[in-house]
Amino acid sequence: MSTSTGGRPRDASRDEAILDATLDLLAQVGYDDLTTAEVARRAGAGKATIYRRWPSKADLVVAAVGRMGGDEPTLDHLPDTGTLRGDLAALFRPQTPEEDARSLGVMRGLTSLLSQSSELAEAASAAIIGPFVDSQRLLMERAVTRGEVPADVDVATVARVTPSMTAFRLAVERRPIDVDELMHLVDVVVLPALRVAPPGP
Amino acid sequence: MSTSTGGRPRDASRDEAILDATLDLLAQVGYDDLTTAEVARRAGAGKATIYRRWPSKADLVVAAVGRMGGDEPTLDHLPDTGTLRGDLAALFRPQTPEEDARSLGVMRGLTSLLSQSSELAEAASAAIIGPFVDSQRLLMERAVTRGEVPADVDVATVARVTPSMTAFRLAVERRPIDVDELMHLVDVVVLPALRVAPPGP
Amino acid sequence: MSTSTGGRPRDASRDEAILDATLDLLAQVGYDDLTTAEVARRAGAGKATIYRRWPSKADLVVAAVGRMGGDEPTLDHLPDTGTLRGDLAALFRPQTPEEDARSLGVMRGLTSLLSQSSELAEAASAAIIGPFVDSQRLLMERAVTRGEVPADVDVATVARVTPSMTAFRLAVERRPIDVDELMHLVDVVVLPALRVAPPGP
Amino acid sequence: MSTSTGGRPRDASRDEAILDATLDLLAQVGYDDLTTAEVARRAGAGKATIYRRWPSKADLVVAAVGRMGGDEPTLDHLPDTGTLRGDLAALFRPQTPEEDARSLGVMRGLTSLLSQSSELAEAASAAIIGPFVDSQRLLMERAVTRGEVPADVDVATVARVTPSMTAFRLAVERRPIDVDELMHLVDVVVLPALRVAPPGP
DNA sequence: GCCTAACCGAGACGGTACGTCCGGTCTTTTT
DNA sequence: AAAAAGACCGGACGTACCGTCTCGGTTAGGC
Repeated sequence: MSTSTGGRPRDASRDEAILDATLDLLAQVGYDDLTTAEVARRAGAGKATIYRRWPSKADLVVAAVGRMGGDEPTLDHLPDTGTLRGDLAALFRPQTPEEDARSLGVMRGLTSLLSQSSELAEAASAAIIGPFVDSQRLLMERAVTRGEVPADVDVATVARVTPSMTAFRLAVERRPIDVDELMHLVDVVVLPALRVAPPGP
Repeated sequence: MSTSTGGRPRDASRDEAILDATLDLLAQVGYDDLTTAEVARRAGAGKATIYRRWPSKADLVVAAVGRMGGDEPTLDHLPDTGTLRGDLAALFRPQTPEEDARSLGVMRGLTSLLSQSSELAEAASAAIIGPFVDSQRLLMERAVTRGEVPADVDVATVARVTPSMTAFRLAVERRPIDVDELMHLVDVVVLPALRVAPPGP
Repeated sequence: MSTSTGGRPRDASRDEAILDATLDLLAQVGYDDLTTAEVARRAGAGKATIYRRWPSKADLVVAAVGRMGGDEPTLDHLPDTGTLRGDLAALFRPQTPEEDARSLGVMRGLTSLLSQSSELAEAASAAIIGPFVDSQRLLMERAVTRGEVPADVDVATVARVTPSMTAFRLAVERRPIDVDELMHLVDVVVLPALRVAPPGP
Repeated sequence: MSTSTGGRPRDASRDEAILDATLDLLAQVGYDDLTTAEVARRAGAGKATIYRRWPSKADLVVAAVGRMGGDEPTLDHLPDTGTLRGDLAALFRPQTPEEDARSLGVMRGLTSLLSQSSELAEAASAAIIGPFVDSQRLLMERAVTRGEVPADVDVATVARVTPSMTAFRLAVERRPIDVDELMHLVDVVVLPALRVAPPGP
């Protein structure tokens, strides 16, 4: 009934080692200069082991990036400062430096991968941008509950504004975006769109 | 003034043929699968002729894409409907279908070019996104002059919202964006950020 | 006496199946295109079962070929026609056609095995050529006993002439050699070297 | 009328460099351990340049070996000592040591190549063994002219005896053969087959 | 009659060479 | 001197195969 019984089972630890090596290398040299041979070397794996699992370099990188996504964000793990602006500022504050550096590097390295196919691109962007959008949406919905934001605002759309512009800046214009710029965007675009009065000067 | 004295002058018609072939191929197969050899074949040119004019494949594609951009936009060539919302709606209306199809294909094909270097990426995005941003900024500044928008709004920042999200959708998520979605964005984000009351339902 | 105490004993029938599969495959595709995986598949065996018995592909093939050799030749099993020439002619007459076809295929397939190492090459050639040389030497020594050949001739050297040329033709030039050619060699080289008068025309 | 006019012509000097590197490497490491990448490195060539000329590693090596053949041997370039035995002894004396070492190394390295196809094997053996056979045949025919050898002997067949056994020893048994052994073969097999009395002890 | 150790088929694993492809340069002949 | 044509170097890709290792399961013997 089962597809196959015998044979040595796949070693799940190889997946991990290979995807980790892929992410590290991607962040360091970018997609084009990432070679499967070097991934194999760093993972202590053979090229065949990689190609047995993923049919191409592009699929490998997508899988590696997809694993980055982490858990679904929940309000319990998000900042709670009392005001939406404060919450967003806390969200934008960089995490541990090394974690942040890798995210940025991966994002930068990812760019040229996106040209390969719609599916891959969608998967990749969902894994990276998705949680960022979701976090903002949760914070904004809580602000609605709190009465800080009117209930008739299309929160889902507004929650996409800063993630999109961040991704665009990083992936397309390739200039990093800092917290001050993000907060400027919040004050000039996001809060007005949500009918929240920005703070006085 | 010129350094060269004799010899056969460059044939300017080759530029056109080469750049046209580059754009067509880019829209068809994307940046990675675009080969200089195929560009040369389609243009009836030699590879050396290409590399004499542009130092690399990336520069060639940037030049081809840059040529698409057209002229610096001015108010004279932009719609004037009396309201900012009407102006933007007219701006978003697609051009001739074939022109539009090529734009989309090129945009999609462009993605992986952006990974090559910051300079090229900036040049490319400027050539494509720049005129779109400038057009919106001009329309918004006219709305300020008209008194439709308060003078203290950061128009330059707001003018980047829809172009960024369009580019992000196209280049990263690879889903085309239609006029209705753009107008929804205008109503939900852009106009509120500009303190313009959106139209009633 | 034996070192091991318990455990399941080796299944001797696996040797046979594996070596048979090896010979068949060798004759069909040659040494280079023979893969241990395919041998295992045909023998219904696992690769580990093969490598538990022979340390390498080369050893496997040598063992398979060595098994072909059959028993040490003795005068009892060799033809006795009364003259050396008649004895050699009988020796050269092909065996059953299918047996002969496999011998030829194996011989052809063996060639590149010989490049692996001196030891293996020597073992392989001994297993194949050895009995052929020994048979001729026995026949020639009997001819000496019979007084047909002078006692001072270096029979051991002369016995190597046709086997060497046969092997050379087959393995190096890769043209099969037929009985007529062999007998021509006997008449022109072997018998004169043994001071035996060749037959009249 | 011609197949093609334009384009950069093949650089004949690359053939030479590649084939030389191939021969050197073949003599040093043998056919199996010869890699096209290393040939390219030593020749200062790209792999594509090699594969543009020869469709596979086997063809490359055959071409390299074929070039070794050198010129058709003539009596003018062969030793003349007055007796056939002396001529053969002079022929067997090694050439310049380095030339000889390479010949031997190539011969050894060639073995496993011969399994690839009949054509290649024939070409290779002809290039290497052919001149050796021809030289002996010429010397033997001169001995016939001189009256040293009867005219009714099949010289062409006898001329193949020592080359075949040399090649067999080298390629199959992989033991080098020295001049003393060759002369023993001459005394025991070749001269008797030619009805020439061997020298007294 | 059960325990144990070595066997068995299946196939994943690390490593390494093959032959293909492409970017950017160089070399011909022709214009 | 610029053009078309295409050969050139370098190096990554994805495939194949060797010899090893790891599964689950079977098959003798020793207790």
